[in-house]
Amino acid sequence: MSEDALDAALRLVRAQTALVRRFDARLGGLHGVSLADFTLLLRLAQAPGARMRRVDLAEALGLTASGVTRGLAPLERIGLVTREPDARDARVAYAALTRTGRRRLTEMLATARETAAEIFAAPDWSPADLARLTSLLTRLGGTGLKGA
Amino acid sequence: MSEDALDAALRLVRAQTALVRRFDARLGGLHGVSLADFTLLLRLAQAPGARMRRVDLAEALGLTASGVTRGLAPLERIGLVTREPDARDARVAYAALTRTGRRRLTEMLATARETAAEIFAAPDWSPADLARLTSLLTRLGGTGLKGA
DNA sequence: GGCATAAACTTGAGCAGTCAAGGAGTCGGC
DNA sequence: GCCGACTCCTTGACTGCTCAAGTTTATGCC
Repeated sequence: MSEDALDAALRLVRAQTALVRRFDARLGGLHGVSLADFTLLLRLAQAPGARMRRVDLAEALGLTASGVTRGLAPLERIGLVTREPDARDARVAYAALTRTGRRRLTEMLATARETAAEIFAAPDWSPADLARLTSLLTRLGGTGLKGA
Repeated sequence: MSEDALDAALRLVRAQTALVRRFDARLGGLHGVSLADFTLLLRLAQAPGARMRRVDLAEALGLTASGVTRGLAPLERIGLVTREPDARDARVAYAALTRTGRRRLTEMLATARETAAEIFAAPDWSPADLARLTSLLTRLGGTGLKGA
């Protein structure tokens, strides 16, 4: 029944806000970044050479190009990311992780993993539950950190 | 492994933004409201007497009190919701669905259900999948439209 | 070469939410 | 009956995104 589908969708939305709040609190408190900042850095780190075109970053994060510009700005200011031009195409400005960016990210990653582990902690969550959730979410078009 | 937990969390966040965009487009196009507006109205409709204290509404929606104030304002302006004082306690201002609000909501509800049905359509999604997803999300603290 | 079209990015305006502070009202202790 | 502490709600300042418009550069066609 479509009522159930709507219920699922609404629950998903609700679950997300709770989850984001939790990550933001942890990451903000310990490292001074938001979850959005963290995911951005993480994507960058996963790219070959730890650099990406802003357009591709937007696509990967599910943001608009302008969202990326705005999100990157403060990270550039605090030196976690730099802007690199493309030799071939003067239109593109790569965003690249700096050495400090990389270092800081590994610290954040530890925090993020802890937080995630707390959220999905036993006994409520078994590894099988987690796998099922991931697989269901993947069908929804979400691209996680392990690829499509 | 905590990497899997983080992956699940990130996928959930990503899935939500896609989902919200889809609902916003449909609801906005047909009824001029956002998904946030719609959920607000829906909660109201489910409350006894189709009215709630703003504080409780905030709690139910996972927002702050000020978020509710701001979200309610435009809905009051367009006459879907009214503000009602409490006879006993002058601090509380109920938000109540108007007659038009109720009528408009049933139209929106149809659209929302359709949209949800499309998102969770067969053959990708079986009713069992949907039930599993809902049950997993519920553990995450999300309160759906069918109660805790 | 020169021009139209398109791509990558930035910028201004606006919207939806947050937090922190404050106004107004209630309630328990005395 | 009054004071202090608490609750409900709103407001101002800010953040993080969106969309629409504009700039700059590349590319294909002739």
